[in-house]
Amino acid sequence: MRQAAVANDITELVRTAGLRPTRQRLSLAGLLFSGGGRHITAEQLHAESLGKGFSVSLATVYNTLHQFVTAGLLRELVVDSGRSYFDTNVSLHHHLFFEDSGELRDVSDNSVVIGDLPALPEGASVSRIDIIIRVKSGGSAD
Amino acid sequence: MRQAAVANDITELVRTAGLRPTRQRLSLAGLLFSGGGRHITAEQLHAESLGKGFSVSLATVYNTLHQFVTAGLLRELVVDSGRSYFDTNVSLHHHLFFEDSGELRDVSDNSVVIGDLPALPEGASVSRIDIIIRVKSGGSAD
DNA sequence: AATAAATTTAGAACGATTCTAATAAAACTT
DNA sequence: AAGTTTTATTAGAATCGTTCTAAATTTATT
Repeated sequence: MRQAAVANDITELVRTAGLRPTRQRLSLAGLLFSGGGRHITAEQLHAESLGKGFSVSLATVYNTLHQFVTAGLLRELVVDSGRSYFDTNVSLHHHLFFEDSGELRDVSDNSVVIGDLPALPEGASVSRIDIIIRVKSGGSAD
Repeated sequence: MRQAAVANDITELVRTAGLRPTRQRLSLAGLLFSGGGRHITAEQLHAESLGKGFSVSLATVYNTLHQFVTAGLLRELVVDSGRSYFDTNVSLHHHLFFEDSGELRDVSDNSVVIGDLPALPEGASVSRIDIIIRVKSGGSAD
């Protein structure tokens, strides 16, 4: 059974993250991880969940997204001041951001080379490098 | 007179941006552009202005910052969701962001090489590339 | 089944930013 | 320089995304 197998994978995923597999975490994880890579905001995910008949509060969506980030299941993107995007692709990569539509697209890491970094203060270390290529488009859909 | 010369430069700057040289725009521009490069938030600039005896409303600080961005006098940085920084250095460069303190530091553009970009949709063009090197400073507090 | 622990929830609270509409200042006309 | 028009400033309300609170519910453990 395919469907059951997917459900089990999701349950396993949530459990492995150290979280109880509650109804709302499972349905949110299902929405996030059952398709391909996604870039989504809390509000979008909330709406999507309600739209599919999985009722969840917005607070739980936020809680869950942050728990998934902490567990390494999601990466939080800062692209637009005043709105957070969550990326289901946690491998090393960067982003193309379409300013008009708000759409995000992945860019492979090997398109970019970082040369000499300035010396960091004692004990400091790079936690992440974010590269956002901002695109202004005449027409964003391809 | 040195001081008068600076004041004239600031007036000229504001005028060239197509803006009337009002008292509040001149004092804000003075704070922003009279020292070296700065990375500042609206609230910080507002506090600084009041602290020096230049009364301005927060709304005017926001208006002015956005007008300066539009005029190319400032660059807006998105580093932290929920807070905007404004950078007085509008030349091509990138940033080091200290996650603990919120401090920003410039990184010269030639530390970074961007290789092949993915093909952009028809008519789309790159408006800017933002590179943020996030630093966690475990150092001092141990 | 009872108890303990973790989770969800609605709604209040929050911080940053934008809006509103009234007042004030700057630029233009005469 | 007075009057008129245009633009800017303001205080405070409104809005947005997000976080907090404390009570109710669900999940895990005994």
